[in-house]
Amino acid sequence: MAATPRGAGGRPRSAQRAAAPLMERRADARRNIASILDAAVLLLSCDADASVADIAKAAGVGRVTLYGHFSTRADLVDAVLTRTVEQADATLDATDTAGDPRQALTRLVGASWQIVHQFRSVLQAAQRELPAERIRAVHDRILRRVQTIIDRGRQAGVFRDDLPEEWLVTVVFSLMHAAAEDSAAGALDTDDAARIIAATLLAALTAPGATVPTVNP
Amino acid sequence: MAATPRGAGGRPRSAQRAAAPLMERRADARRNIASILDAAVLLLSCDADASVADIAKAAGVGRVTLYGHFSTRADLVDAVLTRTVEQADATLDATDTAGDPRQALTRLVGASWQIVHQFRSVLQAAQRELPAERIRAVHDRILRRVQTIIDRGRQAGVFRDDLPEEWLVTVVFSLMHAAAEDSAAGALDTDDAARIIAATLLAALTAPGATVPTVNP
DNA sequence: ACTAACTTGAACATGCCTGTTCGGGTTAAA
DNA sequence: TTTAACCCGAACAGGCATGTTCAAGTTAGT
Repeated sequence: MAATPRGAGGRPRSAQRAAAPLMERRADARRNIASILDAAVLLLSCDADASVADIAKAAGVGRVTLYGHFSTRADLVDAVLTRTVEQADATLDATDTAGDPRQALTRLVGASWQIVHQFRSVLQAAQRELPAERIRAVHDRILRRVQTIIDRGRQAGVFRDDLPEEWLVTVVFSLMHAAAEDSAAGALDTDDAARIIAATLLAALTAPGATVPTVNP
Repeated sequence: MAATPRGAGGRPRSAQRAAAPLMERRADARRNIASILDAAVLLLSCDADASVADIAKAAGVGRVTLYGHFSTRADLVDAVLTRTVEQADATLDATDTAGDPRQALTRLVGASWQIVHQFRSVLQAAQRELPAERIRAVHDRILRRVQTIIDRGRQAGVFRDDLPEEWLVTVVFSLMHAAAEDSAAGALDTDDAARIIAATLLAALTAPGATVPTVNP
């Protein structure tokens, strides 16, 4: 279902699509998809259960058209999530994760913070409407990134080895999201958040008996 | 509205209630309220958006009766939240929070863990259906408990002083909830969770330059 | 026995959201 | 100009949840 978008009239189209010149025939479609996704991100960022009708209206597009591209609400949310995560992943690709694991983590937090903070509510919507396993799968690459750094830190002896690695990863994500909530509620200075998160995480990841490092901006 | 429960027939009753013997006239009502609350906790613990109808059925009570006591769904959720928090508060009252702040925190985490773990989903439901300010108000006493310990720790020089206190409190709650989620998802050993949370928190609350303490069971 | 307090299932009114269908546009390639 | 591919608003169908109302019990005090 998700893979067979159809026009409002209900004509089939995937088969004929093979011809080369047709690929450019209607670039509008892709433009529409883009605006829908944009609008969806925008609305879902404010209200995790904005209706499909609202999203269509905000996208300046008919509800029917929307359903033409995303045959179900879950499809739409999934697409939004995927795009968001992909963007995030691209941003994170530009972040240097080599060198001292502590500094690498600090840099990663700095880069991630903006994203998490911005798309907090989208993630929330996805979490509520998509199967948990799907969320996991989409997050996999980002998750692995954190895991790698933690791993390196453990082997280098600068991160603690006495707790399950999975848990440490959870701690990283959990604090980011908590900060995002607090920031949205006005209880935490948004501009200072990255520093605060990093400082907390570095301490949390330090092994008992070791000395907590200071953060460098 | 919330303060004027009425029978299904719609007869007024609050005024006549003043007479002494009438207080015991119908203890069923209170028994019913109790079963409703019990059932609500039970269902909401599994599914944060169980319907009122489901809850009534699980309580072995007519839907109308339920609406007689809680005139709206929000009312019910609020009552459930209040009762849960009150129970939690009572449990926490029995916990010794004197002495070394680090040990006090460890004990508090141990006592809280069971509660958070058990009522995770209830909290989630409340968070979604009640105004944020109300949640704050209800949580106030528990929150203050944590805050007090952190405060004492800071003054004693064993907890960090370089981050906002509000944030440190957030960290405590955030890690508890994250652990509850992980535990529910099977990614974290429930019996070991309290220790892991405490170990993480102690490290996170340690000041840069200081040495991370080891946990004692 | 009488009655007030309380309970009940059935049924109704509303409202909101999802997903579909219809009939009629628009645009650009052929 | 024809036509395929796409777009639109309006309107319908169905579901599910919240509250309300009704007419008929039940139970415990008096």
